Amino acid sequence: MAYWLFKSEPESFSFSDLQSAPNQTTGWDGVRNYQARNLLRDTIQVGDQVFFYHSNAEPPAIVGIAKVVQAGHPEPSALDHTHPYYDEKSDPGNPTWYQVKIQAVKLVEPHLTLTDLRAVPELANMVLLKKGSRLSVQPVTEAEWKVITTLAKGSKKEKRG
DNA sequence: GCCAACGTTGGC
DNA sequence: GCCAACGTTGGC
Repeated sequence: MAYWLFKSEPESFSFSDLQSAPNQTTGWDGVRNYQARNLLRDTIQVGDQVFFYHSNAEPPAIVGIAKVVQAGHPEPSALDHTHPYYDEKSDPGNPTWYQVKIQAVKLVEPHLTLTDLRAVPELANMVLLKKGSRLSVQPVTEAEWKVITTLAKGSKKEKRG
């Protein structure tokens, strides 16, 4: 099992949008970057876990956890000429764009902001925190996953006490 | 709204 | 195949 971080602008699709979707599940469509596409198509597997990150948000933060419920398959939106994500250059017989399906697992409350994450020495090499990193589907190491989920539990405890 | 960093495009 | 120009991302 592997770990990932998916970025989304909350104005376009937020974690609460995922939670209110049928089965709390959605096809992760609209990815138009080849490096991210390759991960969606070739690498990400059912059962993998995903941090749901809000970019261009105030503040930018990890806001939830999701899991992969269907591995890579051709993205329907790219082949639907009525859809905003339609790509006329993609050949339906050999589609360019792929998606996976994810399902919400739980809210991360309070959110783990970018500032919170930068403050953690163990996360110094995280892809998200690298300067100029724009990849919208990115790998998370097991060590990073553990540190971050522990942070999430810790801050919950603090709030209670 | 600004702008640095990045990915893609297209002329040559 | 190089690289300048352009468009996009995304933090601030």
